[in-house]
Amino acid sequence: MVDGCAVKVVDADRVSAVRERMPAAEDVTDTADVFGLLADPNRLRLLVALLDGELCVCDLAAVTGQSESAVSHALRLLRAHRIVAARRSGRMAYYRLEDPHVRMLLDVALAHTEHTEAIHPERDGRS
Amino acid sequence: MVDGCAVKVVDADRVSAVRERMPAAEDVTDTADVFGLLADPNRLRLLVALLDGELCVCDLAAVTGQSESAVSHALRLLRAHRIVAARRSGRMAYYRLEDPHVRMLLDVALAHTEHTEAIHPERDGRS
DNA sequence: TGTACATATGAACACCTCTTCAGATGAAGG
DNA sequence: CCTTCATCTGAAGAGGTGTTCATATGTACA
Repeated sequence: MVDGCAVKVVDADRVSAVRERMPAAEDVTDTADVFGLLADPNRLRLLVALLDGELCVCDLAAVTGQSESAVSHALRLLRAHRIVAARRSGRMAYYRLEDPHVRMLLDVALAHTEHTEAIHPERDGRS
Repeated sequence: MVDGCAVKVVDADRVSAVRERMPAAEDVTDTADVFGLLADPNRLRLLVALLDGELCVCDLAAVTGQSESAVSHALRLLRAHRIVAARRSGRMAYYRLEDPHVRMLLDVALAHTEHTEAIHPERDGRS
């Protein structure tokens, strides 16, 4: 709860209040990591495809239009973070969305996809 | 609604069903972009700091422990995507969280920060 | 056992991202 | 005006990320 820097501060009260509410550094980076896993269109498509239930690798590749190698690499990453889990049956591997937290984020994000979304910064973001 | 590839498909019905539900390519990339903006710890800290109300650049730098230049660059990006908006008063610039959609994502993410979170892939993600 | 097939992996490469440094802009105040 | 200060910007470099290609693993089935 010590300070650390605070060279020039305008509203010192707000600053220390916000500092209080700020999650621990580790929590912030973990959350950023999760967002990072959702930040790739191909990975995002994989997860959206898994919202309704498990699918095998080749079907995931077909649905998302990626090479099976790319899908495998992506799933490996997601699996390493326990966002996705695999069930094996013979030579097939069926993947499912395992992390309810991520499912919730996807639901929120997709719900807004239909209505709003999309601001492509043409030049700048001034009013 | 045409096909396109589908070299090897196991469960053709599921595949086409999932294809139906899959959002348009543009929507997917837009959503991925939003997640990408939340995927950087420093940007995430900025946004979390702004959850409670507006702050000026130097206070944001103090709260999040970044250089003012880094903060300015980050805010520029967020501003370009209308996630954040600026109010100017003299030489100061006060930023606020403008996108309710992003606010919702942050709320969901932070709510889970306190309880669960964090899987650091030591080696792999197998069971 | 040997071939076919589904998936997994490693290495390498092109691309993007974030930070820093130096300097520009533009308002306030003497 | 000239300086100071808050913020903004551009260029450049280090590091990270995602794809592909080639190959490995391991299951099934003849």
